Amino acid sequence: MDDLEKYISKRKKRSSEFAKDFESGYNDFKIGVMLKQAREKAGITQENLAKKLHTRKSAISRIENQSKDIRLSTLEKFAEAVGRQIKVEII
Amino acid sequence: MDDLEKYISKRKKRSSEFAKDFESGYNDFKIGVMLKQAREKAGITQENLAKKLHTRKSAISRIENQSKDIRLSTLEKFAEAVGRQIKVEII
DNA sequence: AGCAAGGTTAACACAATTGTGAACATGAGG
DNA sequence: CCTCATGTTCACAATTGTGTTAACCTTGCT
Repeated sequence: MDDLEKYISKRKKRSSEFAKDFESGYNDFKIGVMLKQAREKAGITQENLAKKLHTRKSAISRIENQSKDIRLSTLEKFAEAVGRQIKVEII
Repeated sequence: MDDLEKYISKRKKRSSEFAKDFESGYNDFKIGVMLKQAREKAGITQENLAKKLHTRKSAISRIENQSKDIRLSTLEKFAEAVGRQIKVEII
């Protein structure tokens, strides 16, 4: 939450699908993509997010890239740290 | 998926909020309530559900009552076994 | 070239969920 | 009363997510 403004503008320049939305039914390993996009949209680095969550950037990268399953609590903490919220439905 | 018909009718007689819906943002330990209601609405016993998921009825009861956290994969398997589907959004 | 920031991956330890079996409680029905 | 079906809770084993550290890669900047 420090030098995020310039980070957003930098990202916007070369990220074509930056305004994408994430409202969809996802499962398993696609969750990581949602979370990564949410983090990038918030303009937060993995390291800053890791500090907010009292963990390390490697854990963030693992969740975003190679995590096939995740706990609901982790999902919620991650979302909250990037200024979002999790919504779970049984449809 | 055997003697469920009579079970449904039995349930309907004394369950007042049987037609309740579950579309809401829930977190942590409220998930168990959603899952329990979804199972009862499907007219499936914990034991039958356990067989579908290759586990035991004690595990089902634990999830529905005293689970404060749960894996996304467990959530999805549970929902699918009661004929529903999980939808996760980042709002 | 060197350096720093951001990100990825691997290995290990730890903590938490989940599997499993047993015991117990309750209500329906014979 | 007894039995069966359903559900709850406990304890322990097993599986798996997460924390942590370290090494490596790329890109941008001086």
